[in-house]
Amino acid sequence: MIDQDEDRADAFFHALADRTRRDILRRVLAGEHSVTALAASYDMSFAAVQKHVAVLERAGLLTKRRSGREQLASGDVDGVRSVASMLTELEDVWRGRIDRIDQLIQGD
Amino acid sequence: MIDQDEDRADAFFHALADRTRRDILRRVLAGEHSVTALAASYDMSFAAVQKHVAVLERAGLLTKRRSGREQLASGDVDGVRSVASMLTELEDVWRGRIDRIDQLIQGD
DNA sequence: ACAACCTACAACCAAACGGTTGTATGTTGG
DNA sequence: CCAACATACAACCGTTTGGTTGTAGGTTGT
Repeated sequence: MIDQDEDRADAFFHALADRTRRDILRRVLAGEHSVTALAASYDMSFAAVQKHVAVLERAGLLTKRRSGREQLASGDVDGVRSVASMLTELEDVWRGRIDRIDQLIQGD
Repeated sequence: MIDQDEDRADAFFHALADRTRRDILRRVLAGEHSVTALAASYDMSFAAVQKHVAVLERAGLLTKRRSGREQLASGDVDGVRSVASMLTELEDVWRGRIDRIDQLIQGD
């Protein structure tokens, strides 16, 4: 199933397409935070923030670990890197186009 | 207005969060294509593809130029790069965390 | 001139999204 | 033990998204 990758890309970019989720990701990349601690930072219900955390987790951009009654969220830098590499691949496609144009100019 | 940047990021990631749009972006990064030519590649109506192209254009990932009755779409690699640099900034946040942990281990 | 073509956009619809409140479950400290 | 806390999740609701069809305007070739 090749479009497994496309599913992953959908989840990645969708997760990043919301400013609250990007902000949460910044915080948990900087250090561990409980869901409650994160929720305190935003002007929305706990449940809303918890859902955002769940979206980031399903996308593979964040992991959680239990510590007593708290769930500590931590950013997954490998996830971020793999999104970045998708964009690099897009840039490579573009580079291929430039190479082709160069060949054309040089009359092949 | 600082959240102008956040608006841009919303548009970028949203535009990339759809596999048809990512595929269109790949094609137009590789070379110019008319909207009709793009539409022929997908199992959906012309109007649907035209809307996808419009989303990419609004996000600044694609530009169009008129050529006779055709509208030729071309990928904007600078747009792609600026998305990539947002992710690099996220990675920098993570690096800051690691630096802090290192300081902790070294006892100051 | 005009028929064929390329594009844009409005109106509509089902599904997904981002938020809410309410309920249930597990964990801790006194 | 039990009250307070931390989390998860279901049900609901208005808005946005991704698709459709239909209509209209600009461009081309004959």
